[in-house]
Amino acid sequence: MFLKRANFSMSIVPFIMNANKKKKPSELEIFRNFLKRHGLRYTPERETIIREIFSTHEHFDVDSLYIAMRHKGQRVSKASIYRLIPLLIKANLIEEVFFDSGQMHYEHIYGHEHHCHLRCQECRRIEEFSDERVAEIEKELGEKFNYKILRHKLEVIGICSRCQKKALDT
Amino acid sequence: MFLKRANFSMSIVPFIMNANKKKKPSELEIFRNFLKRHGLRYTPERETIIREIFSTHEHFDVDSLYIAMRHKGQRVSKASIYRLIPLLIKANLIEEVFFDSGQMHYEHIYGHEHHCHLRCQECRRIEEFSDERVAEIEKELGEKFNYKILRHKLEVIGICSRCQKKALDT
DNA sequence: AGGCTTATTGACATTGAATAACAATTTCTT
DNA sequence: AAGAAATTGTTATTCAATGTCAATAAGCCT
Repeated sequence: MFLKRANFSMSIVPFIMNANKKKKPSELEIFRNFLKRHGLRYTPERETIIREIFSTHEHFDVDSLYIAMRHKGQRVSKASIYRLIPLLIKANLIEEVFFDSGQMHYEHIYGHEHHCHLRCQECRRIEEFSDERVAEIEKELGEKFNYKILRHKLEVIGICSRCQKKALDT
Repeated sequence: MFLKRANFSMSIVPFIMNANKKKKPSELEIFRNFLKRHGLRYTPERETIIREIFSTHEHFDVDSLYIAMRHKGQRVSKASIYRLIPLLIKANLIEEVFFDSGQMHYEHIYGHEHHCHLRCQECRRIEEFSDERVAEIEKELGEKFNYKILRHKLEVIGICSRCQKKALDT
């Protein structure tokens, strides 16, 4: 019984779903579209930066992104990165995640489930998590205060197990 | 029955509670104590700044606090404010609440239930709320990732009803 | 109370992220 | 292919936040 159902869902259902869904467009396609809608231009510099950002699913800040690109021999000016970021945010491809050590940190969100961050105050390690309760809270807040909710940021700050142990040693 | 209970809880219980509880110390008392424990000094400048911060239950940033104090004829240098803030944070009297428009914003937390913020992206209006589900999430996270949880920040961002209406007019 | 140690202050200088200005270049439309 | 306008990198600028330092003052000790 269970096997049959599992079998069914693993073979027929995806087929049906695919029949109704278009292929998911890439970040670059999304962004080209965004640029066109806003009368902006697609340039090699922008493409290079976007490819770098989306080559991993890591948090980044402008400076480390710039350094990483230089190490790979890809030369774009920092100004171009700074100028691109607000566009990527407007296009819903990245978002600010937190401000730490004097600079804003971002991550890409397109194609990833929204998640929140648990951060270690000592070593700055980051764990990602998601919890459907936050979405509930969001929804209730929107109704209560008459807001159109756009997004949320939940940061939980603590001390990771390693740093707790370290603290004991000293 | 219900009336009697209500009556009881409104007369005897607070009396008992008061008998076991000391008067809640003021922010200044807390801070003096903190300074003493750390071999630091209590100065008129620090007192002035703290009085200003705790005179209202408002969010603040260094610049507007400085301006407000100057308008009242209280002259302390900005440097002293910047130097005081980390101490107030360590003493658990204030905390960072969000980074916006290029500067960090703080609020005082001593004597206030922890709460989170719903912010309007357009007019920067802020609503405060609290929800016990966040505490639950926190607790579960600590257990799951083996973190000692210190605090959390939940920011919900949206468009308030006024700004939604404004958007329709244009 | 007075003296001594050392934290604190304010003024000024510095850092560093983020933004602005601008001339040269490139994209994209017609 | 040409022209309008956006984009680029360079350079300069802004501004929050921090560091430096000499003068001052808090707080401890006798």
